[in-house]
Amino acid sequence: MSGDQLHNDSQIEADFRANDSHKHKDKHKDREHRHKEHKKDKEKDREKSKHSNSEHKDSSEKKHKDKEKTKHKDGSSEKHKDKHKDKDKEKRKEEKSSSGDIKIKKEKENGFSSPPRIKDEPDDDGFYASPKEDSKLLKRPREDDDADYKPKKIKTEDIKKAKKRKQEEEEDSKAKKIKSKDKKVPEADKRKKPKKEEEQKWKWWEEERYPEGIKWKFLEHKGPVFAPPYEPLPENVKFYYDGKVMKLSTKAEEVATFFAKMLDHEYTTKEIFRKNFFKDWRKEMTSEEKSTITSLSKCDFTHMSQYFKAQSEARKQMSKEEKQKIKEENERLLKEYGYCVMDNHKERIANFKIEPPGLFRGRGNHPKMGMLKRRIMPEDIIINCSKDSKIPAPPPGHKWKEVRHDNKVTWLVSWTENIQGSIKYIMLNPSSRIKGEKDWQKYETARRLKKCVDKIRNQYREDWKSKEMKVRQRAVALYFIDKLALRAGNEKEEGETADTVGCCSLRVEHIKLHPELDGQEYVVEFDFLGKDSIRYYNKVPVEKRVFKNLQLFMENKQPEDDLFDRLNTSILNKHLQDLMEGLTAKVFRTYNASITLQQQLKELTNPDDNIPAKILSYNRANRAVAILCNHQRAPPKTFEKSMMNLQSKIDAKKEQLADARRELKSAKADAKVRRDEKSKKTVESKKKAVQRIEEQLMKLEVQATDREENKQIALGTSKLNYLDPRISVAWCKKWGIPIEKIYNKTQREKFAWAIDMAEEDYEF
DNA sequence: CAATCTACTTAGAATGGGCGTG
DNA sequence: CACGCCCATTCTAAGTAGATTG
Repeated sequence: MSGDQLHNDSQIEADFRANDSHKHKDKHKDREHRHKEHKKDKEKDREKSKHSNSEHKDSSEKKHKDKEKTKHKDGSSEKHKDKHKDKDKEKRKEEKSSSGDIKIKKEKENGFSSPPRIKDEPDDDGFYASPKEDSKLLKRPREDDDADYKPKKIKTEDIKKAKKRKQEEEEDSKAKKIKSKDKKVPEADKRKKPKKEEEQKWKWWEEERYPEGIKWKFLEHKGPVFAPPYEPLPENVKFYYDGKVMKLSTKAEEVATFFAKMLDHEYTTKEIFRKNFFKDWRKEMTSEEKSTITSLSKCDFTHMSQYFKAQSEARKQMSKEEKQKIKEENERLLKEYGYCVMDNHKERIANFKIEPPGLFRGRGNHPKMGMLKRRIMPEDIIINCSKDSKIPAPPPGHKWKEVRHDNKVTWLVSWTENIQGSIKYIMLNPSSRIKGEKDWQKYETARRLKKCVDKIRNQYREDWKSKEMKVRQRAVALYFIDKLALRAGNEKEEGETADTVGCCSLRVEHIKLHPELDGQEYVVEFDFLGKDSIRYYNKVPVEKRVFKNLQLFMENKQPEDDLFDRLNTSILNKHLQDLMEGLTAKVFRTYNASITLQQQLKELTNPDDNIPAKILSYNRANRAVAILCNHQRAPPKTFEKSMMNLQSKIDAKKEQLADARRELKSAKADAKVRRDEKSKKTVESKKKAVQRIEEQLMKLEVQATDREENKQIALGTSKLNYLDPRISVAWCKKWGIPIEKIYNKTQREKFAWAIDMAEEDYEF
């Protein structure tokens, strides 16, 4: 069998190469002997320090901390405030000119800090509360309600006006104080588990923002949940080496199970994966095991694999009660560890579970795939929380690596991962204030770009003519980022990650120039692997100057040389910062995505369409963005089949329609002859039936179209990260589409701010 | 200025649970 | 009333960007 496996290896490799990434595959070989000799030593050093980390880390971390402290003392927060004010003024000016509306300024009452008191956020019940909670209807009463204990400045006027004002505020980076409106009486003290009461959701977007840099005032949480300990296999599950049963030590067995669990995954056939796995596995073996097990291909994990399959099968077959029990246990865990208290509010944590040990699964052609991701212990964990909070207790017999109190960051827990040596964090859910504010801000930055994008475009057109090479390269790169929504393209450490690129890191080999192609002039053909090793392939006609510049940049270069050799993301972003405050390369992606959605919605929505057809239009607009951003997915494994199923449903429906029409016809004929009430009624009901079936058919057909068009395109990423949700909300309001048709529960939670504040006339 | 470190957003795949259906 | 399918959720890798260091 070992021979077979090897054979398969090479075959699969070869297929892979032929299929999608052609030349990319060989890149590593080529690149290794690329003018990087000098780099190598450094890399080695880096490697060393990375792996011997802890002492180094400790000292540097301390330094870091000390610095923070002094910074804090020397009144840098004051500085922040001032800066903030300035920004504020500017913004207000901008707004005035753009929207002639009267501004009603709300003074802040008492700064941003409310007394230390927990308003309970809706937990379980609240979280799953019906969507009507989001609706505007509740709005006014809430505002009124809180009047008695929370000062607010809005006079009760018509809701619409209030809304308008809110929109202005939102643009104002410093929102004025409107206090949230809880129906109930405030609780006087901090409490772990606030009573559940009939509750409104906290509208953080109506509150004052913290000065830049400060992320919270109070933070308390229970720490992370660790991966369950390893449970050794039952005696009867065997591992075979070279055809003979072999009992493995617990540690070696655990790592072996990681591999066994992935046995039918393509990964385990890849040479790099196998090599890395075997190397790391051997580190976990006893010396006898090490001397016996010398070749991975002689290892037989199939019995183990079968065992795990049987286990997961058994899990599916479990009785309702057992499943219920597991569910309840999960809920308990979520309730206890899934929330924290940040500044008087209970907020959901995104990933409170520590990543369990396993084999590293990199994307694409990752040089580290198959390496062992080690088990994270409390001793690896840094806890971040308030000084005056109840500090989470480490598991019995353990201690934390460190507990710190840094309110300039948003994370609750961090640890250093052993594959890349990077830091992982536990942070809050997207529905939290801290994430939501940032998200909102992101779209506001993109909207500011909208105001000056013409100027910037003219500027880079000018720069194509610059005497300075650096400026020309910058201008061409920016043109690509703007026109094609490319990512910035930071440099990456060679050999540490898959070989992927973005705009600034494009190499000569990634583009082809065609002075003429298919009747178009000056066509650039892009072909490279981007983030997550997703292929970007596109043929784009460009302006002549761009084309000439590209020719110039490529002169006397090897295929593996950088296209923009005088440019990197840092240079580019510095330039962008000069053009507009807060502008970076990624803002263009956000801007172009959102503006495209808005345009497409305008273009594609047909007022006469029914709801499903309008939603198809929405999805098409969304799709245009996903295509722009190159958000792809592997066509679902069951795609063809599910398409066939749908088609047969459509056929059946068509037949049903034909039948119904026949029946209607005969009923009509019948009615003509008989001329009585009863037969007339029959005609009516048959008519209705036909109509109903027509509608159903139409719905199915729309669904089929949508699905077909979506085969390889992922809409989720753009919807979640690039499209200003207020555009979608406004569209829904304008056309009377229930928001639930566009956003699921999670998305509605994430975009609660937008759902609450956007009116149908919202303009991105 | 380059290398390194840190914090945060963005990303597709895997998983799991609920729901419609035959 | 099991079954398969589909979508939401979970998971964690892979980016961006800015700060820090040397």
